[in-house]
Order: sequence, then structure tokens, then C-alpha cells
Amino acid sequence: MTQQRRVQTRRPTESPPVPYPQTPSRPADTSLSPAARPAAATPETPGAPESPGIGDDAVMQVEGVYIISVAARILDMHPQTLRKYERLGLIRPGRTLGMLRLYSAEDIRKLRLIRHLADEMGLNLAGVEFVLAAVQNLLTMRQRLAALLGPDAGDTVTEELNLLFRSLNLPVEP
Amino acid sequence: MTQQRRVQTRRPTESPPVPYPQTPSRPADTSLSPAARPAAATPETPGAPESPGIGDDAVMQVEGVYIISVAARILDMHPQTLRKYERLGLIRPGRTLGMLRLYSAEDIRKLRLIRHLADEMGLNLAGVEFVLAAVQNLLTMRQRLAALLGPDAGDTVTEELNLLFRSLNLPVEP
DNA sequence: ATCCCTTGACACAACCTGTATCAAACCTTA
DNA sequence: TAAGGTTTGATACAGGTTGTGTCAAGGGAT
Repeated sequence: MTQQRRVQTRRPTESPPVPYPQTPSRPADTSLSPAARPAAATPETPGAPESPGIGDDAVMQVEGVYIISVAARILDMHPQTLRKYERLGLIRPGRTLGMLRLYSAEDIRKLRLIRHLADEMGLNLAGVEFVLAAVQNLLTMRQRLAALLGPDAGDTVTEELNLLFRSLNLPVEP
Repeated sequence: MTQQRRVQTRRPTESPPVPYPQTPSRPADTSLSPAARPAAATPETPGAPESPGIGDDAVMQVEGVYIISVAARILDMHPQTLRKYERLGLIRPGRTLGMLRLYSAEDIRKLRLIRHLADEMGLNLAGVEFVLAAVQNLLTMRQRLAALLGPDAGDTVTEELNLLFRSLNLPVEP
């Protein structure tokens, strides 16, 4: 019996379905000031989160911001992998005026989650995208529920959600 | 620069992490009575859920139960695919006394979800396994929250969770 | 007995994914 | 200014994953 299932080449790159009632999140992403760029050519101290006293003229250094080579070294990932993830829409690092990618601490956290899902759990990138959207929506839902139910029941919901995250081995903090 | 990331061949077959405080679910799965087996050789009417009046001697026909060829035809999936899914632990159909697989309506529903995740969303089987566990834990969490918060707040939680499922295009009822 | 179906095992084509490589452009330092 | 190192975008490839095809052996019902 020839069954010849739907061939339909996978289309893993697709915006996460219906966006769930979101609260506005990022300030506007991208386009950070081009000053804060810590040491693009220092092969040592891959864990040091910040190298202060570089270009702190009038730039409010919100958090650690890294060029792609530094981010790749911190995460122990290939720079090409980071670029591919951006091309697929998994992350959106900022850019300098010269179009250099700038990875914030938030991006690093997200990349760690991606790495965990892909390398340790074995998900493909479509699965990673799905889980990222689900986690985002879950966190949003938690906020909405906390607002709807009041502080008391809201804490119970938060407690249960943290339990859920832990049960899935998802390193997601509040 | 040669970075040579962790090679570590993927191990997509792994029990879902920590099992989240579960309430006992299935009666004991598998090992159904071998009688109810509707028409293993009727190539027509692939959508007909049941063909009554076969072997209704003293067998309480709980719900539709299908042999693998019928289940595959209903789902428009290859029998080998169903066998592989079982081998990987995604489903656990019952068995007749002769070791024939018996797919319940619940199994069919689960397989539809798997098919949706794999074919339409592009997840690999590791991702499917992860999402199945997550959905299961979410449904359990909903029950626990409903019990903890009382009927009023419980309905709000259910409402929000249904919204979440819908936002992820997950065809999950109750 | 005969026919149809199931089972388990193996194999293969198509796809996915991380990485390597290349030329061009940019920034910093000499 | 030139040299050196890095980033960028694009392309290519090796290895793993996955659905499906095929085979021999066995069971159940007519």
C-alpha cells in the first residue's frame, strides 16, 4: 500500500501564531549607542561579565553588551550559529552604527535557553521557536493572572508556574 | 578559530524530566479485551468512528478502538510511523491477547496533536515529546489551581489557559 | 488450507543543522 | 597612509534525523 504522506517541505521559520494579549516589552530594541563595546580582542576571561572603564563618557551603560565574538566565547557557541539564529528570527541583537551585532545580557540569557533546548533536549529550531513563544506567553499569562486575581491568588499561580517550569527543566527565572 | 562545539549525539528519547505533581490518570492502560476490533479490512469510510454490531457479546465497548491499519487510515499516517512513535514512547496503544496494537480514541486525539506539531509546525520528535509533556503538565496545573483557588478564580485560570492554548495553535480541548 | 493482516527489523532518500570557507568592508593601531 | 584583525553576508558541506519502503515470519478468520 503506497500512502505517500503530505510532502509539504517544513517551514520552521514562521512568526509565533496568535500573539497572545501582550504587554509592550522592549524599549524599541536595536540601535544602541556605539560606545559600549568591551574588548573585542581579548581571548582570556571568557566569564567576565563586564570590563568597566572603557568608554564611559556620557553613555549610561545599562547592562553588559557584547560583540559577536565575545558573546560566542561566553556562550561557547560558534559565531555562525548566532548569526543563523538571528537570520531565523530566534534572537534580535542590537546593532552599532556600523552594523555590528551587540548582544545584551538578556540576549545571552535567551541564547542559553536556546542552547539548552537544542543541545541538551534535542529540539530542532522549529521546536525552539515554539517553546520560546510558549514561555513568553506563559510569563505574560502569569502577569495577567496576578493582575486579575489579586496578590494572594497571584502568588499561588506564580508558585505553580515556577513548579511547572522546574518540572520541564526550563532555566527561566521570574 | 576552530571551536568544535559539543558533539554529543542527540538523545531525543528521554523520559519527560521531573514529572510534576501528577494525579493518577489512566485506569492502567493497555491490555484491553481482544473482542472489539471493528473491520480490519474495509478500505472505505475512513472517517466512520465505529462499526457497531461486531462482537458485542459481553464486552463493554468503552470507546472506539482501532487496529493499526484502521488507525493509520483514519489519521492518514503510515502504520510504520505509528509503530515508530510507540517505539520512541510518544504513545502507548493497548494490545490484544495476540499482541495486536489497539488505538483508542484518546490515542487518536494524541496522534492528531503529534501530527500537527510535527507536520504543520515542523517540530522534530524531541520537540513533540517536550510539548506533549508540557501540555500534560499544564492541564494538571490547571486542575490543581482550580482546586487550590476555588471555582471562581479557577474559571479565570481556565479561561487564560484556554487563551494560551489557542495562541499556540494547540488543538487541546478541556 | 488460503488469504489478509500484523510484527519486527533493516535500509534509504530527503531534509535539517552546525560549521567551514570566502571576498568585501570596517575599525584600530602603527 | 598602510597593516592587521574582525565582522558581515553568502555559499557549501558532512553528519544526524525522519518518514517511508521492503522483507520474512507468524496469527486469525473464513
